[in-house]
Formats: sequence, C-alpha cells, structure tokens
Amino acid sequence: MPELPEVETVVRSLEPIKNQTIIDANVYQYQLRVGSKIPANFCDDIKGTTITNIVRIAKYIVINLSNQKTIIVHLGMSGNLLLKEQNFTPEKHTHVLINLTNHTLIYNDPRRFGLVDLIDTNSISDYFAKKSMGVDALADEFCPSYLKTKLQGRKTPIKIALLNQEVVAGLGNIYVCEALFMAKIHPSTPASSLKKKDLEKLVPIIKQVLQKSIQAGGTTLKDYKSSDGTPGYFVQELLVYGKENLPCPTCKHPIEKIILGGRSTFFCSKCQK
DNA sequence: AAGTTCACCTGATGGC
DNA sequence: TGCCATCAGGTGAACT
Repeated sequence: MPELPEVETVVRSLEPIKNQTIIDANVYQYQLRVGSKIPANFCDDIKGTTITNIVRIAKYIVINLSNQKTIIVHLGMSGNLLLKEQNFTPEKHTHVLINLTNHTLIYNDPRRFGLVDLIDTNSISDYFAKKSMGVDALADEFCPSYLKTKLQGRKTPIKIALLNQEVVAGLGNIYVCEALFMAKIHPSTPASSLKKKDLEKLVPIIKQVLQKSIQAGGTTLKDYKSSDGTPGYFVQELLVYGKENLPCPTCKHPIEKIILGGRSTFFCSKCQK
C-alpha cells in the first residue's frame, strides 16, 4: 500500500498525539509479517510514557517515547494507523490499540504484511543500518551522481532497481511507474545503461512526483487512509499506473502492462524508449 | 553473487 | 448464489 508519500502523510496526520501520554495498550495479534513478532513486553514497556516525536524513515513510521524507547511501524501493503475516539472497540484486523490522553491510536492490517516493533531509541541507527537502505528519495543526498553509483553494474531493469530499497528508499510500484513515464524511460532498460543525462532528468522527476503526491495526501487505491480516515487524492493525478489499455496522456497510444520482478508495470511503449 | 521467483495473508472482483 | 482464479501501495527468503 503505502509508499513514501502515504507514510509521510500518516506521520504528519499523527501530529495531534505528540506529547500525549500512553494510558495503556493492547496487542490482539503479535504475529504480523513472517519472521517479525511484536515484542511480548510491548504493552508494559510503553505504558505511562509520553510520545515525544514522530518521524518517517523511508517507509517506516518512527515514534519516540519519553523512556528512551521507540515504536517502529511499517504498514506493509494493507496497514493503517488510525486515530479514533477513546474506548474504541477493536475491529477484525485491529492488532494493536494504544489508549492516549485524548485519543486511541490503532494499528489495523488485514494482510499482516506490516510490522510493529519496539526498540531502544539509541539503537535506531543500528536498526536501519542492518537493512542497508539507500538514501531517502526526498533527501538532498539522492542526486544523479548518487544514483549513478548505485546503478553501477546492475543489469536488472531500472524499474526493479528503483523498487530496491537498498538503491533508494521510499519508492514503490506506483511512483516508479509514474516517474519512469514522466522521464520517458522504458521500465525494462538495464539499470546501469542509463546515461548521466537520463539520471539528471529522472531524479528531479522522482522528487517532484513524490512531493506532489504528499500535497495530495498520497494515493488511495484501496486500503490506504490517513490517520484521520481521509483517503489520498493523488490517485486522480496518476498518469499510467493502473491505466492499461487507456490512451497515453501524451500520445494517446494505449498504455501497456508488463510484469517485471513479479509486479505489474504500466508504461507507454511510444513515449518510453 | 546478481537476478529471478515465490511465499507471506486477506479481501475484492470478475468469469462461469 | 457460489466457486474458482486472479490481483493488490511490500519485503525478504529461497531459488538459479
């Protein structure tokens, strides 16, 4: 579900719970993503603490607590963090419920591809270093020369390389399709064969499409919503994602769909060479 | 070892 | 109405 713009939107929408105290918490389903369980002491360890800050790291939501612990949330494909009225009754896929001073924060995730973790705040950098993620797609360090280096020697299609979080962090299927279309780059192009000129075009376009989506509150295809329940309106601005057989917005040639790395890939074979 | 494929899980949708 | 196949904003393990 959520790529960088959706996660960023959620983080911003959680502003109201900053400085609120955690009254208590409940976990209804410890087993989420394979190989990742919510720590058994999660509820005990966060009870009575105050939320000091909430930030986004790549597609992760990072919630700092006053006791030097930090909650990590990844939304997977179908996860939501939602702010509800107090005494909210958990729903079928509510896995975590946190009662705060003035709200109840819940984590819903039907497919359970997401992740909720609790770590020591001073180990955050280690935690993410282990994932060997690339720089954030919106960071200044994400520049054409950085991308050039990262694509060095990669014969895999550029579409797949950009989905790889070790190359650049934050992109997902929607925005890679959109950015490659806007940059007129064929998704199957071997990553290392892109020229300096291509990358100088592509990088700003990636940032631009992400920023524009954040302004629209992200893209809601199905499950995604902000923590106040509102959907993302960038879906209305999508140019190629999900547009198979519809006319290309530039040349009217039908948009095609191919599978790359097991993911649907939408593009215009006339515009993207 | 880079490049693929597949599994994880639930729900929605469409064809028959 | 029901049953089956297919597909979905992600990730990482297990293949070649």
